[in-house]
Amino acid sequence: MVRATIEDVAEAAGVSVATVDRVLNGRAAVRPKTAERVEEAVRRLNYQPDRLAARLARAREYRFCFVLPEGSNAFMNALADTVTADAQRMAQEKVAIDLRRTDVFDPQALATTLDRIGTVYDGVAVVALDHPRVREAINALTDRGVQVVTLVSDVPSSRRAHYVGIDNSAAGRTAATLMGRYLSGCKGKVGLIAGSLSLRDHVERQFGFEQVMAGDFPNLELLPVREGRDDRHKGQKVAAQLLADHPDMIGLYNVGAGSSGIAAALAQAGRAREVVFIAHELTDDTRRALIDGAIDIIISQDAGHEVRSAIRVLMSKADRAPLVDSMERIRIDNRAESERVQEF
Amino acid sequence: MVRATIEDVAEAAGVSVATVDRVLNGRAAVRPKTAERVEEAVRRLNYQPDRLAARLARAREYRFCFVLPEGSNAFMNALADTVTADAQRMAQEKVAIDLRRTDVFDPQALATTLDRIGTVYDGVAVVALDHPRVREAINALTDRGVQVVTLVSDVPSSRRAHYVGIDNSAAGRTAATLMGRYLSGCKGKVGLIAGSLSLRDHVERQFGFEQVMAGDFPNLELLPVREGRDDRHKGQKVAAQLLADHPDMIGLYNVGAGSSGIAAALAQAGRAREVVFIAHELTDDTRRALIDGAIDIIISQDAGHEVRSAIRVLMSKADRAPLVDSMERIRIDNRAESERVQEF
DNA sequence: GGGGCGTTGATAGACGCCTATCAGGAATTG
DNA sequence: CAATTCCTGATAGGCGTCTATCAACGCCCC
Repeated sequence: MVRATIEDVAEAAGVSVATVDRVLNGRAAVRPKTAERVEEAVRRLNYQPDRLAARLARAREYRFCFVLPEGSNAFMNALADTVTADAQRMAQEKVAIDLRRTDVFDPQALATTLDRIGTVYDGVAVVALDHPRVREAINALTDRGVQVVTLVSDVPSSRRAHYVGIDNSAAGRTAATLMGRYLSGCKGKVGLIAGSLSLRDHVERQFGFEQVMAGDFPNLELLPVREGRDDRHKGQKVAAQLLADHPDMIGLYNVGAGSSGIAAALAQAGRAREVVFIAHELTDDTRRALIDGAIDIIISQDAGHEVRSAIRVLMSKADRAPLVDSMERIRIDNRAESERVQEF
Repeated sequence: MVRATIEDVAEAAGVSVATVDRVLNGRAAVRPKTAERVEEAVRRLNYQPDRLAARLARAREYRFCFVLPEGSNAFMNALADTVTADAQRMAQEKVAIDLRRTDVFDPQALATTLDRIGTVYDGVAVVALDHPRVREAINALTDRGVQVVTLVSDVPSSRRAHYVGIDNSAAGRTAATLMGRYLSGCKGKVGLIAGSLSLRDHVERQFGFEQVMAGDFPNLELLPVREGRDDRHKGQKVAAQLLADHPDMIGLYNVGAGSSGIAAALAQAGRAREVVFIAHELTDDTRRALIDGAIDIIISQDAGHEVRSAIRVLMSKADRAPLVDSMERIRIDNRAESERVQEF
């Protein structure tokens, strides 16, 4: 069985191809009765426009923009690198991708960046802050017909078209389970460091972590969260303070970035081996700390998969084509310390 | 900068498009000197044929075949389901995918199936046994110009074009690390069950597991492997025997399938909570066992990702196009017991 | 110098869809 | 009923490539 073409549909509906095209692409007014006939034929023949031919015919380029946090966050830099690489690859398929970087912790700056993006783009992927001003900017873009995809960290209350990233509360729960099992039989305190509490991914991880810790591991006392601002130096300070305050701390979960600073603090205090440290995102720094034994487990997400998924989603949305959900689910990628041999 | 077309190349080389086409697609004899001029122009303009247009023009269908183990192995059934689903999706892009199932543990049967496939297919993806007869069949296919991709379990000594699947020794090492950490401070025996020792993935997992266990966890004594044939009933028997033989067994790693039978044996012996059980592949059965607490960790791979990766690889190979390695790396997907909430 | 071969050019048609234009018929308005 | 406006059909041309065919040219050989 060969697939139906637009001409088959026209014939089946008893209209011309021009009319079918008008109905399908909303190009001009068509009498409701005629439109209905066309749609019926489309359904009956299970017609789906050939996306390859469509993209060939539409001379137009897709224009997408990725908005990522600036700064030294290694994972974000990896994301940015992937965006650049994929931009090059996709350029050959008529997809132009720009990359902008902005201050993460400043909702105003992020919102302004989004506001300024205007309507030159067909779609925007953004690592967003969950803040009213940002939400509003996302909604404004959506209203202007720009597809918005949240990346890594979601803004669920906005009208973004899709979220591309891992299930962060699941990640938090995993962290807690592993922490609990690594420390089974021990009694002591577990520290928690987050980058910022207006980053949704951090909040969700924290939530999942606390949920399981409280429910399953009463032997471990969870300390209140401290903010590390996703920064290596700040993280080191916060961790050092935490270690000084709690000589009986035996576990530490860093929900955000800046883990290498924390690892340094652990080493400096001579407690790297003693404290089970679970961190996020596999980067050169964290990998080194994993091999050295300062980090025990890294819970990671694949930047490449995420960027490509975001691009696929944006393209589907721009084409108004349905997307295959199972294809766009981003998996959590855990690393324990044995995996030092695995290249990445 | 717009990308170069075949006409640009023709002009640059001072020849006609027909000649460029002849050079590019080896359609007819071209004088070496002319061919060189064309190739030079191609290089200079960085010309790459538009794959969309090419596929549109080439009326031909790609024909691929997936050869999977038959039987009740839930993961293999999930793979088969994904193949069927993706076959439907890809049919709309001129890719026809057939699915054949054959006895896994019989290298002769598998080899015969491969032999019979003939040249109707452009590519074959196979969950293969690492056996001389199978290797030979893979090489024969390759020699006939059929691209062969090994799926899930590799045959490294063959001339297959690519392997799609996780790094199984890394998976084994992860299993060992988690086992060791879950049992830190304990002394006792750890059992090991494999499906078959001619399945490369099982062997590699076992290897990685033993490597780390021996090196890092001298407190745990590793028992010799037993074969479970990837079958629930056989697995249950083997596990029951193992439990009976070793009352001091505190850990169990099942390298292959049939984990639900093993979980049942653990439950029946009343030692489900006591023995740390690490299994592979997230399926309905193993998920239930994870929730019940019989299984402590599931190390998994995403069947959907693997099938789609295999299809992409086969298409690239058929087009003689380069493939993006990082895109085709399959990640290990671990699940600890806390993740019961996460849908999959 | 006619026949054959090897090489190249020119060009038409297809793949399936999009875009645009023009003309004619239908429906609506005053 | 005439003048609009609204719908619809027909069709041409294009997107970049592939496939196929035919003609033309140079060259070599007998």
